[in-house]
Amino acid sequence: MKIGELSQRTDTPVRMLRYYEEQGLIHSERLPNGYRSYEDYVVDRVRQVRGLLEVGLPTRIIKQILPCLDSSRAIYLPYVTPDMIATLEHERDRMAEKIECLTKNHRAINDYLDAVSHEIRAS
DNA sequence: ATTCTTACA
DNA sequence: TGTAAGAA
Repeated sequence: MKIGELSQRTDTPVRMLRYYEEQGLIHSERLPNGYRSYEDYVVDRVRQVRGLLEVGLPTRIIKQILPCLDSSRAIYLPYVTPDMIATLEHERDRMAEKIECLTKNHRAINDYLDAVSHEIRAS
């Protein structure tokens, strides 16, 4: 598929798609006319990258740990280094903090909504 | 009509 | 990240 379709399927700006490629996060081939051509798996790849980005991971870290997260459950020995483990543990803990924060605010909003609905019912 | 590269208020 | 320009 070409960049336009990938953009639609991943709800990602074409600009960002080219940027991710520049950062080595996704791969593409070239058509005879110079247009980028993507394999289907790139769709999931982009979604995963965006997910990591949303949690706040910088592209350089993503590029570094993506091979370890790739759906294939095989363990990549070249990446099992002390610093790789440290990086993964650090990001994992950061995510846990994010989840805590989200859970807390989710409850707050939910409780407020409940209070409002009860108030409406009472009035 | 689509995509490409480069550059920047 | 968005957007513009000029070319393919």
